[in-house]
Amino acid sequence: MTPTSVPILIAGATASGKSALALRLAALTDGCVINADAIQVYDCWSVLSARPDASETAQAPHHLYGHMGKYDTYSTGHWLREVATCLQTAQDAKQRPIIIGGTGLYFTALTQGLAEIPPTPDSIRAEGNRRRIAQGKNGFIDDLAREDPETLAKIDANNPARLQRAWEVLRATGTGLSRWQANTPPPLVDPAQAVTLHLNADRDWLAERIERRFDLMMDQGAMEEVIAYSADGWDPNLPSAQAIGAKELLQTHQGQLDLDTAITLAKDQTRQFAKRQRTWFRKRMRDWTVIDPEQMPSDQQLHKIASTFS
RNA sequence: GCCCGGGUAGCUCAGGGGUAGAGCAGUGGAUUGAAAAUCCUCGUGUCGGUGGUUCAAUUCCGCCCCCGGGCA
Repeated sequence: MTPTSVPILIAGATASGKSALALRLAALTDGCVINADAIQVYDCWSVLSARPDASETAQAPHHLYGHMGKYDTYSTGHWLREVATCLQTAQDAKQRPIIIGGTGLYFTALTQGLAEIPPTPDSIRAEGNRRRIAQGKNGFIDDLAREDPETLAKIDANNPARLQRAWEVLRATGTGLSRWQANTPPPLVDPAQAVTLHLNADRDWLAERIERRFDLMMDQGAMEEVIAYSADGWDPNLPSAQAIGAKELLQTHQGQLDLDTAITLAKDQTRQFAKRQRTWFRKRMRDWTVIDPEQMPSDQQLHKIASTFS
């Protein structure tokens, strides 16, 4: 493996300063930036997802940003397949791949592998949604207890999302989720053969940044973005509709919620999201090199970090 | 000045003679294809102050302070 092909992975909570770090590393290593954030893939969310803007994307090649439409359903598997292509593209162009984002599941899939399960057809997803709404958890539990107790025993029976996923896999493939997962292929990126960085921000420092950043988003037209997004309707089930703040700002636009409350709710949710991210990274990325965003490394230090394996 | 209603966890409030409990916030955690999703755990705080009644007061009574609302 040549040094330029050793990927750099940067995991960090929202608003921790990842993008700036990625750009510096890209400049230092002649790299390209690959997105590992589930919401930044959507073209409709430029402001609200804090996606790199034109001046930033001009500084280095960027991949997997804003390339999905409002109605597209994206997934971890989808992302992983796209990353494989990006890594190849980077290698061909002799660019250092810098994979950066806040979606813990994506990084885990990348570095620990993901079972190769066929995508869930839309019809089955729709049936799953209907079943969840009509019968709640029990609709799934009953079927799984009968047809796939092995998986049921392994998942959180309190969690409708987990139950629905297991149910859908069984319906779509005829094989239980746990069977598929037992057959997980090796990861696309071996973390021992990559530079793995964890941008770990202090809680209060980050909370303040989240606060300021959401105010900035409002100045930059977050409300207009939400209005444009919902012009042809609002479907809360769409993955693109999960962007934090979208629902609240839409309610304000519709006169159902005052603006201050909407902004406060969005900030609260962002902070809660950051907490979940912190938990994921803290627990699952123990071996990664921790960087404190309040004490960003110098270019010299970054250069050194980029040229070592973690 | 008088009358009424309040002052209990960071916030909103419930309760009630044997030192108290919910929601939200916060915390810790789970999470192999919707993951910015979804789910689980964790509740001691001068019960506004002060005097009294009582074996025992945050709970009852008096006075005082503060916040609403009303009448002057």
